Amino acid sequence: MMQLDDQAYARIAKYFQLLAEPMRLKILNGLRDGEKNVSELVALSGGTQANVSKHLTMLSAANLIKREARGTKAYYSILDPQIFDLCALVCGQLAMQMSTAAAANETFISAMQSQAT
Amino acid sequence: MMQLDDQAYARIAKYFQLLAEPMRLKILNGLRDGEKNVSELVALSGGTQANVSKHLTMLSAANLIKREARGTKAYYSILDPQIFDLCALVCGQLAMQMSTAAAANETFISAMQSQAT
DNA sequence: TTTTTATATAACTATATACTCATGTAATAT
DNA sequence: ATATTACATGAGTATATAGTTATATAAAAA
Repeated sequence: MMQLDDQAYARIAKYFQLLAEPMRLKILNGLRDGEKNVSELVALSGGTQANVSKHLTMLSAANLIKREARGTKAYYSILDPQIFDLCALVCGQLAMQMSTAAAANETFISAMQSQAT
Repeated sequence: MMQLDDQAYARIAKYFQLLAEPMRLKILNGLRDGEKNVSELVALSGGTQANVSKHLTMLSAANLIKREARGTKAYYSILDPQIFDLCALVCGQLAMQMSTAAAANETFISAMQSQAT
């Protein structure tokens, strides 16, 4: 088992924390196919301008995305596409959990039906 | 770009949230090489019994780990080893960021030195 | 049965953080 | 110069959550 010091755990936790927010995941997913400016992300996410802007500032400060100002607009883009690998892993895991649950549910339903008169 | 509904984002965020806590990461890492009981995890993590127990209950409720009571002890073990893939990805990413920062720092230092009289 | 050991949990506190509203700032347009 | 557009940010609020302390529960030992 790898030994990590407390600071390492704190860093890793902070990173996961960034991904532990629905609006931020939505924004990151919105940037999947290329850069977008704030207005576009606001429209896409359904959030308020202030809130989206804050999340973008957070993600940018953590170097998950980068900011490029052009004119009055600010374009954001993904810096580390591996984020999507993380999300894919989680999605896969959740899908498996759900299908397991679904299977269990079907078993349950079958059992109930076989008991029905 | 894959379209996800709000519930999907919420689920994924919840999953990441579980990994967004240093003590829980420590506990999970402690379980990497096999099951451990609560006392062992308390000793290993340096946390209090109550706190470790709470985190274990959380992780267990989310099906990241499973609980098996034997005698007066409760043994916990990893249900989904893919968690470690997630952590490895994040560790890799952070390591890269740090080495980039280190490189930038060295560049900075060199620049400073070359300016020094 | 009583005590001890191992774990879980309830009540509480402190802190972090997501959100809103209002305002600041900076580039462009008129 | 002034107005407009696009974005960032400060203040304030509400909620979530990590942690502590004290207590409950349940199995094993005495």
